[in-house]
Amino acid sequence: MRYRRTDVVERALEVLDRYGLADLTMRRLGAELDVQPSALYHHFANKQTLLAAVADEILARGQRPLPDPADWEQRVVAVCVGLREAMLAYRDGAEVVATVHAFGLGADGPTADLGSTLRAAGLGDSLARTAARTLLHYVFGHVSEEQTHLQAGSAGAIADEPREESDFLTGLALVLDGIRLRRESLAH
Amino acid sequence: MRYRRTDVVERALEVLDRYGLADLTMRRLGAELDVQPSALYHHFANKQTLLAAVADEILARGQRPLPDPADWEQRVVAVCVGLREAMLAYRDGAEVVATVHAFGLGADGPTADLGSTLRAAGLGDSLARTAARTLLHYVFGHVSEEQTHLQAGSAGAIADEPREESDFLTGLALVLDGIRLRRESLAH
DNA sequence: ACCTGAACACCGTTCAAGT
DNA sequence: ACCTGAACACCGTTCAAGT
Repeated sequence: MRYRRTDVVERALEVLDRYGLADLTMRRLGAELDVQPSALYHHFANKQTLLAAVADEILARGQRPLPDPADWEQRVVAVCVGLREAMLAYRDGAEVVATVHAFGLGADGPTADLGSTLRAAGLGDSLARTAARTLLHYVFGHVSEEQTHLQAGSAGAIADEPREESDFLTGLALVLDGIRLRRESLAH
Repeated sequence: MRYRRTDVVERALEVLDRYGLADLTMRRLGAELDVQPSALYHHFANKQTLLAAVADEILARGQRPLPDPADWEQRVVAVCVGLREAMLAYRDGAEVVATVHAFGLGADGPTADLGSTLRAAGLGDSLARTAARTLLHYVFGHVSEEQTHLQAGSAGAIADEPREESDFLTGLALVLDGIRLRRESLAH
């Protein structure tokens, strides 16, 4: 069989979701595609690049149209909630996206969304950037932890998801309150 | 030579700081101590446990006495700034501490400090926990990113540290503002 | 363009046996 | 108590060669 870049990413997503990030190896993925591991290097320069493509695909698949920009706070919440749900949709999704982001590769859609929303809210370039990064760090950190514990509790994990979501929203509201306060003191 | 647990941690810290987390392998550490890799398993059940001990040691060495608890906000800032400095003191320190924390092993001193400070500020158990976790996620996320870029710029990295610190404090102030607002609305 | 086959230089971990 | 030596079951990546 002969594959294209997107076929490899598709299969990588399946391996990730079924066996987890630790088992998403070049050799394992090659075996899954009935191909030598070295064949993957025709499609990706290295594993990091493959992982970046996987992260981008996780976010792309979780994409949902943003609501009307009536309220900048609602918009920020929508972006963060959407980001959380996209990452939760795949096993170890948060770790993959966070790692790739930390490495500086791809997956800059959310950063751009948050940044432009905050600038549109009148936050000033430097503060908007800092606020966007603060929000992202919170989201990545919270969801990574959440997902780790979710998987530790394995099977009956659907039960306590509401508690985790309200926890997520509480922390998010904390950061958002801080941003609003700064915004008001700027506009006053 | 015969070593004790603390000797191994000490040497692991040196290897970490000189060669980075990627090169802190059981085999490499064994070689550094002139010992078979298998000998390390007499001191630690596995690599995770060793890494947890390393993380704890990084935090312990960065420990500085907290200022008088006159102001709960100043106390929170002191804990977070201290945490940042402790992690920055070792190459890849933030990644080590964050990883160990995500895994649920050791390094719960900061969580406890923040939690008790926030409860003492009158925040209520559940909100105090959420706020402490939010702060920690921010600190880990920011410092990890900061340290990655610091090391990417390698040599002349001392130059732009002030900018990074003020950036860190700005984001921290954002979260802190959110916490203060919630606290005031509770006490009102 | 996409893949094979073989190799290089590594990993973490286990376990019987030694002192 | 602490370590050796050997093994098991893996890694990511490179590269000449094939179709």
